[in-house]
Amino acid sequence: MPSPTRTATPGSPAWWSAHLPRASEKRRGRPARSFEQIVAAAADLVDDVGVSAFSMRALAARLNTSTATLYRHFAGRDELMVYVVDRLLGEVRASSRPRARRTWQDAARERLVALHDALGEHPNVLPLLAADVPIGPNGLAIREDTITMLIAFGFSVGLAARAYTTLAHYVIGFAAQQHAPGAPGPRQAAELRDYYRGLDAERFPSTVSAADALTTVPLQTEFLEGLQFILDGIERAAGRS
Amino acid sequence: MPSPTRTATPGSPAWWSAHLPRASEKRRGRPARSFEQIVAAAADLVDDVGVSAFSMRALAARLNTSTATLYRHFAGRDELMVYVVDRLLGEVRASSRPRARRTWQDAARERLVALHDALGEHPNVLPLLAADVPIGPNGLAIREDTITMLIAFGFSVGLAARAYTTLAHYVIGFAAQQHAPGAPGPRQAAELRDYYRGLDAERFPSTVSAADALTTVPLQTEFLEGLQFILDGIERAAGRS
DNA sequence: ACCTGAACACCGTTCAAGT
DNA sequence: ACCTGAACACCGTTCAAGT
Repeated sequence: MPSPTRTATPGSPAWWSAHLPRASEKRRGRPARSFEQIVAAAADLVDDVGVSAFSMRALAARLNTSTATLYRHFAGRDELMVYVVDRLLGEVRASSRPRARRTWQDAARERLVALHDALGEHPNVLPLLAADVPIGPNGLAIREDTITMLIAFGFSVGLAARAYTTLAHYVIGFAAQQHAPGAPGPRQAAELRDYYRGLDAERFPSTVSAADALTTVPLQTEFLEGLQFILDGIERAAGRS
Repeated sequence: MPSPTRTATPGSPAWWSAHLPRASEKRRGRPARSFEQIVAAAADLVDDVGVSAFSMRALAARLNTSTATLYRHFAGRDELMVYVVDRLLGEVRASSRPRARRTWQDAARERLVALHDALGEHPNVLPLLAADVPIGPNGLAIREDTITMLIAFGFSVGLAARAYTTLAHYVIGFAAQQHAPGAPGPRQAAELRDYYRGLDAERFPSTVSAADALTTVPLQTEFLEGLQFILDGIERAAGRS
């Protein structure tokens, strides 16, 4: 009962095909509550201690149960992590209600900045998100909504799809890299700046002189600039077709 | 002797500050050979079995030694992985000798495509690369060379730094996401296409109709398109300043 | 001086045994 | 029917003991 298909790896298209009904439909009685409770507790635990320190034993302890009980609801740790990722994407959707915008760039920027911000709330989950194309129910919904928006602004289906893929790669890749070490606070930026400054000026002249520019641009600003580069590029591609 | 600073986390600026001499200078006698041999064997093992299946025990077995011997050369698994990443970046540098180009876009595109291609040769190392700004000797050299090139083409130091950061984020983030699941072959793309096609057309109309566009664009093409978006955006920013 | 077997304190996962 | 203690086969890391 825990898992209809034992063979498919959790998070893959084949796996989600078998699990979509389970995740989207309300499950009756106590099992459904357990399911959500466990995923919620797992998400909290990942937020608190990170992916590598997360353990089934620690999760069981938090829930005052045994690890064997967890395996009655989930095929294993990997499957549980897939649900943790989709839960995060569900939070992303809930936290941002995009309004109508005049231009596609404004509409796209609003959504992608909201996505980036929401991802930053759960830095410890980001490595999981970057490791696979998220195609759970909430990942699907975000993709669907954004592509629909682009088509409504006159994009061809093909360009809308390619634009979305590029933008999603950028946002997730950027967030995963920026929030990875732990705290992305200014302390780390200053540390990195001093490191660049202290390098051998003979071997690394450009890096030494660019030490400030490489480190003191606020993350949000850098993210917005890169995003604007991509939006402008897409605009150009849309104009040509 | 293994590690001058026990406190700094491997790969951080503080850690590299203490280890740069060690990594860049030729170390005398057998220890140097052991050091390189261990890193090379570790890189091979990660290539073969992936980051999560990599273990100090398996590495020791491959080298016909014991785990305790590994700890005489490295502070631990994390430190070893940092060297594996920098070794990959060393391979990237060795495999591409950029030639003189007429435009900055051509020069930048050549370098970043070469980086992307080289990263694709070691998909199992990519999760490690995405998790931290790579500031080891080879990461530094790649950053230095590219920023120097941009400055030579007339970029301000500031714009060169921001352009490099954005481009590096894009290439690494894209590669990490594309090569993550395992084999990125067309089989997986077809599986994902069928998954999108088979979704409920009422709830996901755009995704269903974009199923082909979302999955059948070759990875290399998609990468190049996104890269071009960013290059065009940077070009515009350069023109304005 | 250099190396290692064996230990310590953990993992993910499973299952016989309980209620 | 549901749950769990205890086990199995692993980890990363350390250290007393060997050569």
